[in-house]
Amino acid sequence: MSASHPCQGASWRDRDRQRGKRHVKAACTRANCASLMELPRDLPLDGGGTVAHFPTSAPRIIIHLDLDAFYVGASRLRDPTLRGLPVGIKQKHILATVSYEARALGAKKLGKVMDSLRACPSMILVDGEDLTWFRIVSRRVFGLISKVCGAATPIEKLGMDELWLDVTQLIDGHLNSLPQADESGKRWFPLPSGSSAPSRRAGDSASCQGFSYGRDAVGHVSKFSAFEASGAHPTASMRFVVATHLAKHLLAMLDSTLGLSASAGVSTSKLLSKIVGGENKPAQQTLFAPIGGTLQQQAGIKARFVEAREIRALAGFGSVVANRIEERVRGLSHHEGRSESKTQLSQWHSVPPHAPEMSVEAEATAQSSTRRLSVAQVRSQITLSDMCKLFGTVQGPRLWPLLWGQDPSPVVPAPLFPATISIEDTFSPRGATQDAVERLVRSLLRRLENELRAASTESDPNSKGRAIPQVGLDHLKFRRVDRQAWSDSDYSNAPNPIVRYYELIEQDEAQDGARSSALGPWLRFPATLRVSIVTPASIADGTPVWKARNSKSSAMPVEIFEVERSFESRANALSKAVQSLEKALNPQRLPIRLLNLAAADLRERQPDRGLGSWLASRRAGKTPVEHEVDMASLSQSEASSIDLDIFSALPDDIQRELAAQYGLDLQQLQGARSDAHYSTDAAPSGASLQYDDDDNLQRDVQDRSGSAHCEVCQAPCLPFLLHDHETWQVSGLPEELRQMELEGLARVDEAFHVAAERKFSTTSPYESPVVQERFARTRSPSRKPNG
DNA sequence: CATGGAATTGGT
DNA sequence: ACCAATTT
Repeated sequence: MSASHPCQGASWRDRDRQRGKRHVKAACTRANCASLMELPRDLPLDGGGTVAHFPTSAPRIIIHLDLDAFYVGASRLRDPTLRGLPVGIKQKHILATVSYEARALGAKKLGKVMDSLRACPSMILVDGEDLTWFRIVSRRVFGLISKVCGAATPIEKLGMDELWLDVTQLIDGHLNSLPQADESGKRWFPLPSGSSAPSRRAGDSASCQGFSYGRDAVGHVSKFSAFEASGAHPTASMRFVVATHLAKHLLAMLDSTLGLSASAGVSTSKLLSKIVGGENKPAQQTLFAPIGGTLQQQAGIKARFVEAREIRALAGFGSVVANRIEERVRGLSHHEGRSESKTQLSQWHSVPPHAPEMSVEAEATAQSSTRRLSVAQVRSQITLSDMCKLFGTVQGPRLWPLLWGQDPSPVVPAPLFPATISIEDTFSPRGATQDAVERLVRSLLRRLENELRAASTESDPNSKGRAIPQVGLDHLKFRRVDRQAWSDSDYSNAPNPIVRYYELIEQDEAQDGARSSALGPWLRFPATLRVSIVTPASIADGTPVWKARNSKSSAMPVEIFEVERSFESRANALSKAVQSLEKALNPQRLPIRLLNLAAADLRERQPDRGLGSWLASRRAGKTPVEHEVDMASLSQSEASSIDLDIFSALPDDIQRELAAQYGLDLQQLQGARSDAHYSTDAAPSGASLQYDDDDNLQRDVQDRSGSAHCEVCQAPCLPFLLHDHETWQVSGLPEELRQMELEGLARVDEAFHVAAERKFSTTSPYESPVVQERFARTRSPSRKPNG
């Protein structure tokens, strides 16, 4: 906020006035600069340069990895029968992601379940609301990559399925070691520690981990790349050639070792590598090497690389930033008197699901010509000081260089543990029941154990990689359950898909023994417990608001760390703490629409107990748990080829099913399996999947599968839409809301109706007349939403 | 446009 | 400590 900030300096104010006149022209090489590129005079450059004093003045080498349709790939790992089929990962009533097979048939990522089903009735829906398995697989991916590249290579994670690597040191270190080419002109790139190539025999250790490469880049090369054209220094080129081979090696490792498909981008920054990696998917890689000529020339190449894309293509430009910019630009060109509010926006759903896919470029062009702005358009109208006005003096200067393809941000190594671990759920207008709270408490505790306690299995003594804790996740077991979305007779015209669930087999009371032996000591101790809730409105102030998120925190009860106690008793301790916070948060007992439980402030040592309980434990002869934890890297079983491991962990009938499907010889596979397990710990990695033989359970599942009834209004409802129905439907208001209504809080009511109407327009074919009638009856008469 | 779970960041 | 805003 100081006056000395760059965006408030005189030079920027000048630019603001005489836009376009004070630019410097980047010098232009014959090969890569068709048009003159104008750059802002003071554009901060993100590094790079010639290799005159390699490697210090050389640009960074950044690889971006992106798992293809990650939830699908992970689901196929746990259930190989999904391979080759159209699959949609369902969260509530949308598809978080869809397999490429389903995309080919018209299913849309982030589309509504019903829309994609119409296009692709054969699609198998997989429940994706429980993220446990995806977290496990994500952790394996990270572990594998960091093992291959060594602990010295910074790796930053973005969500569960993307990561960046700064391989500058890795590659320059290799090139500086003067590797010798063999007779065929190939060189060997030795990887720092043992990579995860399956080592079947004892003794073949680090010596042969690596890959060989020739003098040409592999994979796609972006058409924007100046890699070939601009007379880059040979060594500068070779750095990126090697990087493409490394990226290829990483993709191959993910495929062969984990069975996952991924795509990669190679460039000089996080921004550029992520964008270019998206140019060719799935299972492909693309290079963009803006490395020829001077720094200014390189800046010109980068600027041209991004200029035709829509601004949302830039990592960091999300919906809020993009909208605010577009609004500002529209305001600047004020020849249109049209009010820009979003009245007629909702009719864009008319895109047919079978529309042929446009190329990335074509799509960007088409949209920029209609309603989305291109980077170039924004650049020509928005200055740095504009960005500071719009986004503040922190975000503004950070975002602005991205518009020129400049991104100096470093690859920040992912911490071993996240800063917080939280879970949340949403509830119907009745609010969370006590039972639901208890369940949420238990799933938080379970997650804390899974992710913050060590696995009790031995670590791989040979591993020298980054210390990735082997947490206690791999013993989890799932049971596959198929449900018809509804019974055919009810809606004979609608598609009737299978919804496939993988239920975590409860490891509670009955199996406490098994569980505690599978889990080791705590690796981190969350010292803080935070409870956040959203209630419909606060009554205290005069202007009630629909949404109010509040939170309170307290010390995490230390009882939860006492592993010798039963799960239930620890859960009860946690539950008590949650309830007292909840009580303080919500003294009026308003219905809780959203409940979030978070564990924060993760410490390496167990927090001190309160004096009372400390004395109690002294009396009981116990000492607080303290461990020198051997931070294990990935175990052998984790690193070795897991296809067989996973296969053998499957129940017999699934094995048979798979064998039949792929025409495999079951006997031979099982033989091979015993061979493969000659070596080390026999514990198979990966979760195992079990069919439940219990007929009662199956029948119970069937009973619930056909139809469901709204908890609030009792109307029949499609099971997988039940949540939304209960969340948004407007009949049968719970007492609390009805009371507010009577007290004249009409605006709360109205907000409720507006939201509800939006929802209903999308699901109306399946509403019962009863619901619609009640909907009409309870609608606020004063100010009806237009329609 | 919204969807939904989870994390981080920045501001008070 | 709290909480709103933002991204993905």
